[in-house]
Amino acid sequence: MSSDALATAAGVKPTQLRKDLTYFGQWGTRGLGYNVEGLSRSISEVLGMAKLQPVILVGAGQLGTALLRYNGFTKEGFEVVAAFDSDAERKRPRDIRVPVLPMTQLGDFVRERGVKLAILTVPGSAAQQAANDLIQAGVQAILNFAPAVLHVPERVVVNNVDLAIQLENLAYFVK
Amino acid sequence: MSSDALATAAGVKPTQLRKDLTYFGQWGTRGLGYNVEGLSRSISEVLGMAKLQPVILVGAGQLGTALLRYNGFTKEGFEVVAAFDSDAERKRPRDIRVPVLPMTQLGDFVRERGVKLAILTVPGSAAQQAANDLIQAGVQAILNFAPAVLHVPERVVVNNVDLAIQLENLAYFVK
DNA sequence: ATATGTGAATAGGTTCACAGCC
DNA sequence: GGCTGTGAACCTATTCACATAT
Repeated sequence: MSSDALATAAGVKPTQLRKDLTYFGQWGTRGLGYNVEGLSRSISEVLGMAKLQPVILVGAGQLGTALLRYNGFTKEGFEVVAAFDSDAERKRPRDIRVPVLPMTQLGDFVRERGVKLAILTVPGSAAQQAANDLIQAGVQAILNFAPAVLHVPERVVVNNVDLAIQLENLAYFVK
Repeated sequence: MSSDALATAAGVKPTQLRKDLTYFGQWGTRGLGYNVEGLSRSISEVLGMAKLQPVILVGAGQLGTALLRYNGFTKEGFEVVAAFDSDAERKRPRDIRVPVLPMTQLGDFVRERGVKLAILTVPGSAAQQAANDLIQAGVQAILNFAPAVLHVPERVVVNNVDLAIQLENLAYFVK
């Protein structure tokens, strides 16, 4: 398949796609294009997704439980292995399979299972403290849904997903 | 308050904050800093958030209903006024106040209420069709949670929030 | 003939350094 | 003296143009 076809599918320009791919190697054949199967496998490896990544979720409130139900992650090589909440006993929908544990168990769990990724869905006011706990335990990357700026050491990576900001961004463009 | 203090709170550098603000005007006082209240109001106006924006949600599945419960939007000047689903009658948690209507009513609703913003939480396979319906009805901006590349006319703005991609992004950085 | 890989050109965004105002 | 506003310098990312490989 040509970079042109792949780019159309991905919603980018062909040159962009080629340039990006070459940062990690040469996976195409000149005059022919890319072998989709091989390319797909190579990308998975580069992205560190070859093996199933265990993920924990902190903050099993509205948004948190919604994400626990959502299984779009599994398909992409992630498995939410446990959730943590300051009120682990609160009644929650029974169709949630992931165990909800008290925050006190977070440290041991992360260390024992070697968890490196965490999803943070606590209220903004609790976010920094929760992040500290996660980092202390050894988590290396946080997907933060809380509306708060997290201050973390250099080695820890944070990705912010603020839904309100996303809407504000759009609101600016509508007339 | 100084740009330095504001920048620390926002997690950016002071010069960045000042440069960004001046794209829309001069809101500070040299030697003094910014008036927080006035600045806040000005930004709201520039972003088009001065008045409550009605928003609709399309796709009341797991993620969709979770977002309906989430009220982080209201606080930022948005109100989800209705949800639409191909199966509007399906049983849903009763604590959801927003009416869930059938897709057939989407066009009329959008036109009557003058809705400009939509949140799209349908499965990837249904996303393009749903987007077409929205645009047809007059929606100008879409916050897309579906894992799909939407093809839309120039005048329509799309913001993609792909949770799996966010995690992949982080996975690349953990070792 | 066709499509990749890539140096060069261009565009876009961030940081610096300091003039201007309080 | 203190802090904003901003042109210039710098850095990063995208696009172009074409040499290179099948």
